Amino acid sequence: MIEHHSLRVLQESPFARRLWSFVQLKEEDLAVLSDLYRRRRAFPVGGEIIHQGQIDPSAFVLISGWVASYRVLADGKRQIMDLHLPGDLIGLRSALLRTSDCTVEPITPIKACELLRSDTLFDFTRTPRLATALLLDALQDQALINEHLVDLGRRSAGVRMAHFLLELGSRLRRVGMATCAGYDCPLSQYHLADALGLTAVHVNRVLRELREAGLLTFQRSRVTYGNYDALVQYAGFETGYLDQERPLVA
Amino acid sequence: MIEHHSLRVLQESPFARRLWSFVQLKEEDLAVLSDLYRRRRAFPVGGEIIHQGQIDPSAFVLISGWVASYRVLADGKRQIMDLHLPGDLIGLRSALLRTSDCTVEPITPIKACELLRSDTLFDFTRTPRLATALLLDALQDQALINEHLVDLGRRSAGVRMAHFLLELGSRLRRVGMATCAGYDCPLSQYHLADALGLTAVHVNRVLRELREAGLLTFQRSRVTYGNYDALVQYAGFETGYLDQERPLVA
DNA sequence: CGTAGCTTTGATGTAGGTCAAGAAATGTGG
DNA sequence: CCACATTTCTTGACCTACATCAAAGCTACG
Repeated sequence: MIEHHSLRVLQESPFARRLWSFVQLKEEDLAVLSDLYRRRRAFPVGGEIIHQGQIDPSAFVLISGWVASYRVLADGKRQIMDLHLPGDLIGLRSALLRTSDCTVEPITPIKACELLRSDTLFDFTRTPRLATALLLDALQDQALINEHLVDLGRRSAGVRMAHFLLELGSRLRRVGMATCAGYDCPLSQYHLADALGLTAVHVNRVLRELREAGLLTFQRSRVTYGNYDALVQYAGFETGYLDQERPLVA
Repeated sequence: MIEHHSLRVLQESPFARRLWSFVQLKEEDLAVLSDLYRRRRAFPVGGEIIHQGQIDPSAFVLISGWVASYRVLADGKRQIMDLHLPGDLIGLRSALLRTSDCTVEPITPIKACELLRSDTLFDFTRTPRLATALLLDALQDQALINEHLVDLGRRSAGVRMAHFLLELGSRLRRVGMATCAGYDCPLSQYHLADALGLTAVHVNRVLRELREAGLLTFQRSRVTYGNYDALVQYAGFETGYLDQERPLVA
């Protein structure tokens, strides 16, 4: 009975699958994960899930839709730190460190399950395997942010854009939301600008250049690769940091 | 006996103290930490501790000296992801994910203790409190990198520099290497440039401007605050993300 | 079917990059 | 303690990638 239960979580939850890929979870761990899914919530576009500065925010596992977490500066400028896709764990840092350094907001209508501090998941001494898996998940998140850092620090606008869209494509493919031809992308050019440290105007020009170079088209909320190999080459894109083949800990 | 042992670790190791601040560690945890310090190594400037792309690198706890971890791009450009100061855990991601996405290199001669995969510290099911502490440490690291991301994406060169040097000062003060007057800083202007996504030439100009504005002096490997309050104001510097007051998990 | 948010484009401005060259520091061997 | 080499710093002249400002055409949705 319990075993059947567990299998279903792995089938239905990309989040559980990801943790599983890090650590060989046991029945009881899967049961804990499975429990989480009973507290689902829906959020519309325009609201906020977590607010910058909020004390003791919840964490969430994103079930469907796209989410952005961003920081707003004193002068009104905005920097998108990260985009979250289905299966992603959102706000673990804010939840455990008990205050949020950024705002988290749906880009599309979303469904997510809320993780409360009282959840067994966070009772780490009782769920050491889950704690380990969360650690590894957080570390892989770091790899993503690191890549973003390199984007902002040392890549030109064109390369930055190409790299960013390729990375998004890879992440989406992992959860079955993209094919090798392209993917649907609800981001506005303002979103891209705020993620890439550019201006919306410049984003537009860069996208045109990529299109005219036959590398990639972003129109009508759809990203279509022109010449994938050339694009990868142009962007200097390496997938290594996205795939985790051989987790270390047992 | 063991208790005496444990207390010594807390006294002598800023790393142990940090983990302790996250999670109420027990005797056995401290013993594990204490054990680590038996395998110390020294590294000179000019070598590499971990190499970009390396498989199965070790992690390290930095005992003394400064370390930079950076990424080198195909065109030779360099982006420093993070600086590591005494007490910092280095390369946890690389070690657990089993491949390094960046090079780690001493800026000054350093001493560090190497953490091997076989160390009890990494046997997370046996040391759940340490696993939790490591998770929290990793999450706080994320906060730092996030701040760096905002620097690169949305702050002007001047503000970026001010913010970065203030942050360094705070981190150094935590381990007793800075006062409210300033601190010794072995970074060259090339280092600053590669950390901040700028050119060494421009770094020089920015430093001059900060000096002429009476905000801060960086000369002869020494950072001296001019007007600390004005500097904090100019940089929009908030210390929140650095201090962890009330850890969540028991 | 109007209005608010996106996208596109042009003209112009500027922060920061590039190139170059001399001055300080710093280190090294004698 | 000094000559010499090497790295680092500093400054000037000039350039370019991206920002800013402005305005017109889309899209979509109430």
